[in-house]
Amino acid sequence: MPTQTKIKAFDLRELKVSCGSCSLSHLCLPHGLNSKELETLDESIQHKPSVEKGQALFHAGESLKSVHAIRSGSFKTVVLTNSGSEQITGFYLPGELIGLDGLGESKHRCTAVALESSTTCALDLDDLEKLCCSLGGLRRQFLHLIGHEINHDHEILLALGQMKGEERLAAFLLSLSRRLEMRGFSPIDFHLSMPRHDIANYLGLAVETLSRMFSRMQEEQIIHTNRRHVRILNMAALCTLAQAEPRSLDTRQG
Amino acid sequence: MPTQTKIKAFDLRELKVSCGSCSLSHLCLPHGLNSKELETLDESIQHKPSVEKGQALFHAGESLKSVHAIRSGSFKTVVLTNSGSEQITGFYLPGELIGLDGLGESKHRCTAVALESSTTCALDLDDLEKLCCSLGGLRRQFLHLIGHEINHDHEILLALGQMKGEERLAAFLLSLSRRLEMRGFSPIDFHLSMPRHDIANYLGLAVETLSRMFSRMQEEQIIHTNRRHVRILNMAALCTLAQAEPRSLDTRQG
DNA sequence: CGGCTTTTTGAACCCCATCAATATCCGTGG
DNA sequence: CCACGGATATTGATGGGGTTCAAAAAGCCG
Repeated sequence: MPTQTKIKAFDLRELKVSCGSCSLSHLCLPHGLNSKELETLDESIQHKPSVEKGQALFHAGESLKSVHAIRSGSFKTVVLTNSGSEQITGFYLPGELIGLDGLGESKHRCTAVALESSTTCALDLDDLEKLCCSLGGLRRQFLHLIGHEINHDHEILLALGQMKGEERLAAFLLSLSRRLEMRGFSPIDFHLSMPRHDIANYLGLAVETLSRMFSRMQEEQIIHTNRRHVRILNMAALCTLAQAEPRSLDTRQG
Repeated sequence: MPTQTKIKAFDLRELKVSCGSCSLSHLCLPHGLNSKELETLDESIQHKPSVEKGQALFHAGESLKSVHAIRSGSFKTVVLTNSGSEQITGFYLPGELIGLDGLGESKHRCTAVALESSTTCALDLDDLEKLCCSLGGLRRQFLHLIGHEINHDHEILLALGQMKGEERLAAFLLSLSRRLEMRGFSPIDFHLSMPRHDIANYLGLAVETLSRMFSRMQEEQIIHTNRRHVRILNMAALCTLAQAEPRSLDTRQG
C-alpha cells in the first residue's frame, strides 16, 4: 500500500506508449488508420494511471468529458435504481470503449468499476468529435464500436428475456470465449476476472442459482470449472445451449 | 388493399415537408439547428411512403444504408435467435431514431415492424456522417440520440434483471407516459399501439402473466385499463412500483 | 352472425429465489 | 508454519412468482 504511489508515478512514464505500438489497435479506435492518422489520434489520447481493483474509473452522475479505451485489465459497468438495487450492464475487456452510455445527457449514467488492476486511455470527447471529421476511418470505427455496444446490449436483452438460467450462462461463457480469442487468449481455457456475484447479477440470476448452473454444466461435461478458472470441454454443446451458431455468439454470415 | 398504391403515390407528394416545419424537430435530429442548417439537413432527408401495420421497415441482415426517424405511427424492433425465439428490443415513437444497432457491422441486426400505419424519414448514413462534420449541433444531437438508445437498453436490462413482473409493467407504462407527454399527448390517458403479446415479450413475461399484472394494477386502483386503452389513476403509486423518482423514469437531477 | 385474433381467467407445475449451512480460498498475524 | 477471520463459492431444503396448459370472454371484421 505505502509503496503504491511511487509505483504509479513510475508507471505514468512507462505508459507513454502510442496507439501504433498498442497490441489492441486492431480492436480499438485505431483500427483502419494509417500511421500518419495514428499520430494525430495519439495526440488526443491521455494514458491514465492504473485503476486498482474495486476502484471506480468514473461514477454515475459525473459529467462526461471523455470516453475510455481499456488497455489492460477489465471493468464492469453498473446502473442503480433509487431503491438501491443495482444491475451490471456490461463487462469490458482490453480494446473496448467504456462510457458511451453517457453520450445521451453528457453525463455518465453508470459507474465503471475495475475488476482487477487496470489501465485505460482517455479520449477527450471534443477532440474525438473533431478528429472524426478529419479522419473518416476513425469516424467509422467509432460508430462501429458504438454499434457493438448496442448489439451487445440487445444480446443480453435476448438472454434475460428468453433464456433459462443454464442457457444464459452458456451465452455468457461463449461471448467471453470469443472476445478473449480476439485478444489472443485461449478461447477454451481462461480466467474469470469477476466473482460469481457479478456474473449472477449480470445474468439476472441469484448467486446460488448461477453456482448450480456451473455445477450442472460440469456434470454434463460441457465445462470444467474451479472457482474463477474455466475450461470449455464441449464447445458444440455450449453453442447449442446458448442457441448460437457453432463457435460464435453474434457473428453472422452475410 | 388495391387502392393502396394510389394513396401512396399521393402521400409521397404530400409528405414533402421540411424538418423546420416538423412538429418533432425539438426531439429529433434537427434539435438545436438554425434555419440555415435545417435546410442543409433537409437536403439529405428522404421522406418515405407509409409503412403499413405489420410491415417491416427493414429486416435483420440487410445492409445499413440509412437510419430512420419516425414521423408518425410507431415501430417495434425484434432480434431473433437461431432457435427461432424472438425478443423485442424496443418500441419507437415519432421523433426517435431507429436502426442504430446496425452501426456495428453496417448491417441491420434487428427487424423493424410497424405497429400501425407509420411514416418515416430516411437519413443516408454517409450524408449524415458528412453533415455531422460541418454541423456541430447535428453531431451533438446525433450522439445524444445514440446515448439515449444505449440508456434505454440499460433501463430494460435493469427491469429484466432486477424487477418483478408488476414492477416491469409499471416501468414500461411510466416510460411510455413520459415519452408521450414529450410529444404533446396526455401522459395519463393513452392508447397502446402494441398488443399484449408484444409488451409481454418486451418485458420478458408470458402474455398470461402480463394480463394478470394489468388486472392486478387495476384492482389496486393504480391504472384503469380496457384492452389497449390506459388511464393512469395513481401516478405516485406507479412511480413507487417502478422504483423511479416521481413523474420520471430516467431523468436525474444534476 | 360466424370466424378470427386478442385478452382474460383458472389450475397445476416448475424454475428459480430465498433461507440456511458448509466448504474453500486468501490474506494477515500469531 | 499454522491459526484465524472474512470473502467467495458450493450445496441443500423450501416456497413463491411465473410459465404452461386449458378454456372462456370480448373485440374485430367479413
